[in-house]
Formats: sequence, structure tokens, C-alpha cells
Amino acid sequence: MRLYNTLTKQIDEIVPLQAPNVTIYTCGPTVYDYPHVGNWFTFIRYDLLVRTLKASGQTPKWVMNITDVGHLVSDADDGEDKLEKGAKREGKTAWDVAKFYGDYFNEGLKRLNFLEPDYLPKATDHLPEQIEMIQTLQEKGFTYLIDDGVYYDTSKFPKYADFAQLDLEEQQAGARVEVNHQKRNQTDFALWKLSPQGQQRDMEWDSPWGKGFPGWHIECSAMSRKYLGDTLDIHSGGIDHIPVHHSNEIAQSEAATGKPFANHWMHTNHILINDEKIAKSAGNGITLEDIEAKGYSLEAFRLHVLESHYRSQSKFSWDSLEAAQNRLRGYQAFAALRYQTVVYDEARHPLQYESLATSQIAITEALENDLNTPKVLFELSELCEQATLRNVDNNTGDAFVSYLQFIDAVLGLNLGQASDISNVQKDILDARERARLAKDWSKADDLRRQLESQGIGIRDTQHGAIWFRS
RNA sequence: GGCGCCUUGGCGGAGUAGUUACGCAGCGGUCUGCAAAACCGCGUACACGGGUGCAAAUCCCGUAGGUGCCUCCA
Repeated sequence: MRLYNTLTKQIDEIVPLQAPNVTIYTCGPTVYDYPHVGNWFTFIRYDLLVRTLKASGQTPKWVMNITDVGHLVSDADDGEDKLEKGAKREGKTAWDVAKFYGDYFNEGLKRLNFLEPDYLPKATDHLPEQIEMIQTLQEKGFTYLIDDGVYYDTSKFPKYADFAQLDLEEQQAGARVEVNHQKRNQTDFALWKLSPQGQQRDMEWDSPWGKGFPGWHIECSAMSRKYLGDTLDIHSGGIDHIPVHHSNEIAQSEAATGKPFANHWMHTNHILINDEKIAKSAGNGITLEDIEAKGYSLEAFRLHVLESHYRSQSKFSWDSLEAAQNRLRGYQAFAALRYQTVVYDEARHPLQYESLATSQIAITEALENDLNTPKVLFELSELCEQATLRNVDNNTGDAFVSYLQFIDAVLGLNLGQASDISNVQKDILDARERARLAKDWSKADDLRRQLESQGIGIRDTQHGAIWFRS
């Protein structure tokens, strides 16, 4: 497949080192608070990447890290740790906070129908690996020690500015942050931070340099190496990571191993809400709970994510979510035809096997062309248009089933479940049909309401009712 | 100050030179116990000003507005 590559600034074919295996590392969440819709947008897009690789016959090995140790709130010496901050806010230890939100995140992955990553390593479970990598860097002469910790000397890594196309001369040091005057270069960053003297942190570990905690970037270098090797096929993360976090990861990993760190870099753009970026201060940190409280399904949310391209700055709004929910109902009604006897209109051509095959090919091509999900949904909508309820030929049988399986495999929208209906519900449907034949409208309407309250949508046709689960 | 990106119909959102993208919402009609659905039809979009081309939403220059990063951030 072809995917935009931040490293080369163009769309490149993905060429795995050991095809059909593809190694993928994703910068995961820092578990100090509830993730908002913007976080989930990003992660859903990596799930889509993995699903696409699978569908095209490759064997992805996907690792997403869980950052459960402090990234500092600011780069200044008095920086406060996010986890420690969260802990103070909630009257818990940093460990409790990390556990709670880590569990919540894992639950979210399931609720949103993610493929399960092969590994979800936590930073706190990999202290030895991180310390070892820092030692390697020290032995190779890439580090120096100052009052508050061990730092990476970026001037020793000449390619440092290349990845993010940074103009180091022109960057305004300390534009918004106090400068650490002990640092040799403005872009130098901490590998190991020493605990402040006389202060007991919730999270701290012994190290060759003293008691402290790992820097903000070393965990990704250490854990990706452990699980996926020195060179990754694909490394993914938010667009915001390009200038600092990923530049630093490259510097650390390539200095330590002497090999290229990742051949392909995928970055997702951020979303806006009311034309603003998501920020706690703006009060627009919408969560999955908010979505469900308004009566929208998480499948509808996933569809909303797919409606825009991962590299564009997309927008989230309740109106858009409403539109996605309505669109999803159409897909569900289409999918549920699979198990229903449908009389089609002789005047129109029924859905043909060829149409299903053509659609699947077109969708595969769109996905493999830099994950063009809007194009994918266009193709799916086109097919639904052809397969209106009077137009499905049951002879397509197995082809229809396998088409739906394909759609669910790549999009994760659970369309297969649209035809899940219990025997009890089936009986109610039959009872409603009998009531309609007897022109007992009030009873028929009662039964319809009963089914709708259970998530069963009903559409009457001249040849009987059809239904779908939404 | 530096480095980027964006501006498409009511909303969302593809498309990078030459056909209606598509979806949601809306409008008119057929059908209909009701509600839907289905079917037929409707909108003639591409920030503004120049330029190049037979041809530009699509390339180039400029203007305006917006926005991202340079700090933890998806």
C-alpha cells in the first residue's frame, strides 16, 4: 500500500523489511486523564492502517505504548509531572492515577472496536531497558550531565534538524518557556531526570546517575526496539510530535543502534471543535461518555472519523455526528438485507455479484492509496444505492456475506451485527405483521415502538416489513 | 520573529487541469393506515485579484482571512 511518509515528504509504497510482516509502532496515550474525541480520532486512524494492511494480505505487528510515567508539564527545571499533578488533583498517588486511566483507555479500545494491538507496553514496566539505552548513549558520547539530569547532546547528531525541517538558528529559544542555561544546545533534552533534592516523588527509580525518572522520549526508543527491533517499518503518531518527540526518538535510537530508526512515518492531523483546537481550557474535551449520553453510538463516532482524511485538519461537531449516525443507519439497513427475503423490483436490475466485487476492489484501492477513507465511503454509499431494499437478489448469497465481512474487517463498523435479532424480537415482528394485515393499527404501532426501543429499525414495503439493528 | 498548512454548495467532506464526488440536511412529486423507506426530480459550490494554458476549483504570483508548530500535547 501507499502512505504519505513524513520522512520523504511524499506518498511512498510501504516496503516491509521482512514481508509479509509489517512492524508498526504507535505513540499511545499518556494516562493522566480521560482521552477526548481528538485522541480517539488519531488512534482510530492507526487502527484503520493496521486493518488495511491485514486486508491486503500482510501480517502487521502493532505496538502501542502507554505512557504512565511523567512527561513534565514544562521543560523548565521546576516542571511539574502530569501524573503527579493528576494525583494531587484527585488525592491519589501517581500509580493509582496511571492504573485508573490506563484501564479506562484499554476499555475504550474495546468499546470502539479496535483491533487488539500485539503489545501495549507501559513505560513503568521498562525501566531497565530505558536505563540501558541511556547507558549506551553515554558510552557512545552522546550525553552530558548537569544539575537536574542526564541530557542528550543534539549537536552530536548532525541530522537532528532534518526530520522536522527545523531551522535551529531561527528558532526563538524560550519563546514561551524559560531557558535551562545549563543545556549546551537549545534542542538538547533530558534522558534521565534526577528527583529534586529532599523531595519524595510517587514515581522514582534508582539509576547509575541517582534516584530519578526517565526523560520524556526514551521510553519509545527503548520499547519499540525491544518489541519490534532496531528498524521499524512504520512509526505513527500525532502531527504535534514531529518537531520534538519524534526528532528526539530518531536521535536517540539511531545514535544507540547505528541503524535507521523507522522507514515510514505516519502523522495524523489534529481536529478542531468550533474552529478551535481541543484544550482543557476551552472546555471542549468531549469524551466517549458525552457522545453516548447524547444518544449517539460509538460506531457512528467511528464513521464520523472515517468521513475525513487523516492528514486534513478535520472538524468535530454534534451536527456532523448526527449526520454520521443517519448515514450509518442506511448502511445498517443495507447490511441487514443479508438475512431477509426481499422481493426486488423487476424493473430495476438487482444487486449483482459483479457489483460487490467491483466495490470491494475500489474500496481496497482507496484504502491502499494513503487511506482515502472519504473515497471508501463514497464507494460504499454507491453500492448501497444500487442495493435498495427492493433490489437485492438473494442469489448473491455468499458474495453478499463475504462483502459485509470485508467491510467490517477494514472499517470496523459492525455492520454484520445489523442482522442480529433475537427469536423473541422475530416473534414481535411477525405479530406486528399479523396486526397490520388485520388492520389493527394501534397494536401494530405499539409493537413497532417496542422494537424501536430495542434498537430495531423497521421499514415497511409493499412486500412486507424489513428490519435492521442499529 | 522562524517554519508550515488551510480557505470547496446550509453543514461535513473528496477531488489537483477537461464528466453530478459522496454523505447529512432541505425542497417538489409518486407511493403509502401512520412513521419511515423506496422511486423520480431539484441546488449548478470551489476566498479575492492577476498570470500561464485550447482548457483551472485543480499550476504560478499577489492580497485577505484563518490556523498549526517553535512548550506537555493525538
